[in-house]
Amino acid sequence: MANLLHANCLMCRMKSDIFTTLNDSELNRVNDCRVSIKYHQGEIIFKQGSPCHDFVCVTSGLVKLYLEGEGDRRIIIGFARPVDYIFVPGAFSDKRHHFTAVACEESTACLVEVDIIQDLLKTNQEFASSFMTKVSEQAIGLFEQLTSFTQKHMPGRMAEVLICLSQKIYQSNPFITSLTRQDIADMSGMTKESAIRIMKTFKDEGLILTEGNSIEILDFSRLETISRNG
Amino acid sequence: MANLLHANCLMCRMKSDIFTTLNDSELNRVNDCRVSIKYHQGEIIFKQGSPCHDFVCVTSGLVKLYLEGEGDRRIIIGFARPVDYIFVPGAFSDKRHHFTAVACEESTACLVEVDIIQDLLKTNQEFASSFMTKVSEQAIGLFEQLTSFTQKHMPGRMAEVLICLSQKIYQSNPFITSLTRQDIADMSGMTKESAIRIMKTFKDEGLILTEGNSIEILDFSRLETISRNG
DNA sequence: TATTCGGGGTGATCTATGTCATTCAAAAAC
DNA sequence: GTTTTTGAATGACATAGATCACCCCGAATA
Repeated sequence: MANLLHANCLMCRMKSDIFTTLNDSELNRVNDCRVSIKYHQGEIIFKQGSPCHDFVCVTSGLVKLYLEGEGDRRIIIGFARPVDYIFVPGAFSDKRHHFTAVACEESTACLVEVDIIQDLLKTNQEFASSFMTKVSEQAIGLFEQLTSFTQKHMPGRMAEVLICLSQKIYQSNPFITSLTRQDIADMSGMTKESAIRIMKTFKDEGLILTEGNSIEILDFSRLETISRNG
Repeated sequence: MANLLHANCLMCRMKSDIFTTLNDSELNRVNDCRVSIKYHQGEIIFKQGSPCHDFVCVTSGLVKLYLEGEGDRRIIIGFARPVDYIFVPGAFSDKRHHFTAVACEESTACLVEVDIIQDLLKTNQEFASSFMTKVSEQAIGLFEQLTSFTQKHMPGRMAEVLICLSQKIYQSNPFITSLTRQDIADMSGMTKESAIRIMKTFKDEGLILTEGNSIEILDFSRLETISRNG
């Protein structure tokens, strides 16, 4: 299943932003231990609790990142799209993954040994600096998710998720999604049944239009109001 | 109100772990722009949304860090105790504070310009590395809080908070706390009334003993079971 | 001394949301 | 071409937990 995407990192036009801070010799070091892997829909890239050996950079498709709680309940904390690398906090503390990454659709990713990346962080300040920014933004995102989940009601959370899908993840409206209703529920901290119900009320009120995997936002500003007022 | 604690950073036996990675000249640079401030109970050290100019290191007392949502609701995401520095993710992205820091009791803190710290991160790899570890651990803590808040019921969350207070924050049992019931509620994602109610049931069941600001855990293992089973 | 005020504590409601059970359609498997 | 599986959709019901309204008490304040 392993499948080379590009001859090497130097030529790669798919490389993540932070790699632009690396010089040729540094890129070659990365390239030497890089493998490109193709994942089918639903396949696990790494699993919460397992040791983290590799740094993952998504080059095609869509990958969901989620926390696994007791009894099958999941919380989606984010997605990785081309070209995002996945920041794994465990790499800097207990060498374990603290969330699971799964391909939502046919996806490819480059894997690089974490040791190499950590070496580069030590020698290349610019690289380290853009890394810190990424990490910080992830933390800020978690703050917002925590506030939203504990303080907003279901319609507010759902409105937020729909806006996020259209603006950030798919960057189009309408958008065709490979996410299930369960995934949307996991993004908004509710059960699948509740997610479907809220989406139906939104549909009945003319806020959105859904047809299978296609979702269109009809009244953006009203949806934003709902998202703000919880 | 400003009040010098120590002549300078070199002599300071109160300095945070990460500063042990700095040499004398680096410590002097930190010292040159360092101010030590004394805060009274309830005083704000920095406020969510405000620009972040300073790196804060708590040298005495207890500081709570919380997210402010709509309508007065708060979520305590952590505490800073001697000698902790407060990681401010905004320093690496939008230069804004994303949570508020308030002294729970009489506290002192050293403030250092963020620019100095960011310079040091660029020049001292060891310093940067221990910084990354700290950031990562904060992210992992947020994952746990998010899972707990969305998946556990009130008794589970309260049990968790009580154990955390005794083991991590005060490291004693019984412990005398300067936190109000509202603070405990903000830590466990519930209203003050609910927090009081749950604590009463714990008291009635012989799990804990409370008297004013003193809390004692009587049955640790049963509390842990409750915390694990939600 | 009288009074205000902040925090702790309690009970009576109300409701947002989870749970469970069931149907339906489409896709996949045999 | 049946049969099985999977996800979407919907209704009935139960309940965890918020909200509101109130009391009590000690400390600060007038």
